[in-house]
Amino acid sequence: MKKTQSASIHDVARQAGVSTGTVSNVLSGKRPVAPATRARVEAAIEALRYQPNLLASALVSQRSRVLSIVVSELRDLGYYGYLSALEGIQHRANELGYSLMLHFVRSTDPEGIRRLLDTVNGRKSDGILWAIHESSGSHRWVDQIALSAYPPMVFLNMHPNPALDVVTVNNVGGAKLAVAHLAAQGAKRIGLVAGPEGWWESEMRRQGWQAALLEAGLEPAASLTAAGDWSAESGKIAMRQLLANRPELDAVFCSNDIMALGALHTIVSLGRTVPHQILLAGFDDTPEASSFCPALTSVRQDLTGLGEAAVNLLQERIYPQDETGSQPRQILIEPELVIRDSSRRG
Amino acid sequence: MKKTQSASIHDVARQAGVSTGTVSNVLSGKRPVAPATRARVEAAIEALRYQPNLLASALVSQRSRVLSIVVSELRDLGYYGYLSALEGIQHRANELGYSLMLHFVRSTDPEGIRRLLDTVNGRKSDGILWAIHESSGSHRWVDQIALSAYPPMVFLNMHPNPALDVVTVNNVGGAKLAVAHLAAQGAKRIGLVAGPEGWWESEMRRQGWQAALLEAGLEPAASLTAAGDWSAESGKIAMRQLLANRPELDAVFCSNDIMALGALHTIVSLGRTVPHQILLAGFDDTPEASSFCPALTSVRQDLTGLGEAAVNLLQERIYPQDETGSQPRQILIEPELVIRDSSRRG
DNA sequence: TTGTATGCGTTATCAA
DNA sequence: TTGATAACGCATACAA
Repeated sequence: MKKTQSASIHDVARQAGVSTGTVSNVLSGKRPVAPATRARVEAAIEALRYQPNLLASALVSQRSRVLSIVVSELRDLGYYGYLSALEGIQHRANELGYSLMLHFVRSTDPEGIRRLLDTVNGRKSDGILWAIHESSGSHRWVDQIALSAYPPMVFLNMHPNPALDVVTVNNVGGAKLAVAHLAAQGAKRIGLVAGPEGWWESEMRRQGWQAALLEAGLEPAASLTAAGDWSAESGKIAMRQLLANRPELDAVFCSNDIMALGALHTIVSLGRTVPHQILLAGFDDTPEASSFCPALTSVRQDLTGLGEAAVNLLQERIYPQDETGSQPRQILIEPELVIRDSSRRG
Repeated sequence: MKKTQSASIHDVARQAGVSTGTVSNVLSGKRPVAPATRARVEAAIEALRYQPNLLASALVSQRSRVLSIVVSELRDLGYYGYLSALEGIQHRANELGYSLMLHFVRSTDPEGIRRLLDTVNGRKSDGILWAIHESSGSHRWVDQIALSAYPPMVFLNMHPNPALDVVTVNNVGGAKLAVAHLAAQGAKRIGLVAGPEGWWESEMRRQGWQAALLEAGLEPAASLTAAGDWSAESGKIAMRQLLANRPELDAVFCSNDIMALGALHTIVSLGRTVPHQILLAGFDDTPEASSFCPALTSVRQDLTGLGEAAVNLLQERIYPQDETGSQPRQILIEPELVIRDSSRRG
């Protein structure tokens, strides 16, 4: 008594008058099949609209052809360009014949992580892409959980860790690029609208700001900085605070474009102008940056490339080619500066 | 000879000195188990860190506890608030114990769709959430493909179709709300920056604009409209065109916030001011809208709620409660207007 | 309350 | 080149 709707490999075999093994061979191409029988089998497949059950296939072959992407809140995707990374992941995964599962982390304590990893494991993903921003303690579990019990894992945009496979943007370098440019335009008091405290990306971009100031012979005073939470609203507030502390500010680097939008709002509403009185630069180079008033100078990161690189690395872990290549790898993506009106002295 | 790393139900059974059936009963709770044996089994599960293989479970139970989300390009997610819908989907799906798969459509011709549906089907998803914007021909396949051959399907944000399960925002109503508000502020020449031609959402918002104009006794002339492609850059261009055609414009409704940002850019760069000379309103109420200069009046849609409603409906299709409820349902989400400075006459 | 046996739809091993 | 047959890990009807 059959319960399933769709045709199984048995149905095809019966219809074609061959064994299931032969049908399997026709589909996989792993073993030779006589042209005549192949034709019969293909006709049967067509006639029955047969679609292999990938679950059963995965069960026996121990390969699900599924990759799991682990993210935290979805808002992250929208805000920080994880979406572009996802685009790269999707593209490359599709080329390699993988489907994608999406998993959401609620708590980053080891117990929560373990629960998540267990469900991912239960689904038998072939590999895991860890696409969660690193903030205080969020990645501490990697030292406490035996990763070997789970499928291969590649981490996106976290602090390079020699024990892990990591694909990351050079955030320090990117921020330095932007701030050095502001200094080169003649700015002497360059403020920083930082991201939230504890976030790795915030910290790196702050370091880039600091390094660029020092190299330009300027002092990275704490009063030149204010932190937001990546949102436009927080950018408004941070900028207000900055201008209250240091009214003589002549340039500001914002740790992302969205906060730069808020900062712009505050600057204008306080009667100042960009770029004539204050130069402005952001980070991310979102598609909208060129439509800000004025168009925003920003740091572009090739996140699509980052996503693709992550999948490539994962693929190498799933199907190791070579004993020598088995060392964890840290891949660094170099960002570039896109200069627009917001940082060009009239 | 075992190949798998992780413990199977057999290992647990052996360790606890019971049969696999009993272990299964402990986990599912479908049949009574003596407290003593239950304790032994649970100890064994704990000791072996046993995690059920959901693939095998799905294979035999014909239920994978997986929902598939079908989207087109990822950019869509970022632009049109699909991300918020995804948030709702994710939340509700998680509550119901589903994992999520993400599938990407490349071509919307029937053959491409069929290929996609076949892989979704091969993965044995329990249900499908069709989250692709409706544009010219993109949904034509629903009449040509037998949906009954696939798992239950719920469509997000498409034209209500009495034969399908659809969850949709009232786009006409939302646009009407915004434009009626502009008219109530005294605007007499209200322009429209429309979305790309052929898109259902563009068309609905245009209809809302038109209806509101007529109700206000104004004429919805074609020269009052220009179309963009949802991007900020296209908003800039459309606005330029609009002001060239009709320099006397005193208000503009943009079909999304991103284009409104571009429109704002053009208006300001041409030396006009918002709201004093031109009133402006958008659609989507993105988080950034309140940080535009000036803050943007916009139409808010409860997309999270939309996502949750979609999952609820899907769940009902997967586990039908009642014969009577089996008619296709069209759920309409009502948007609301958020009034900010861009539409308030000083 | 528990154990045994069968099947879910594949792939893979071994003979033929 | 092909056909039986045995897993894969689990759920369930049936027997005990």
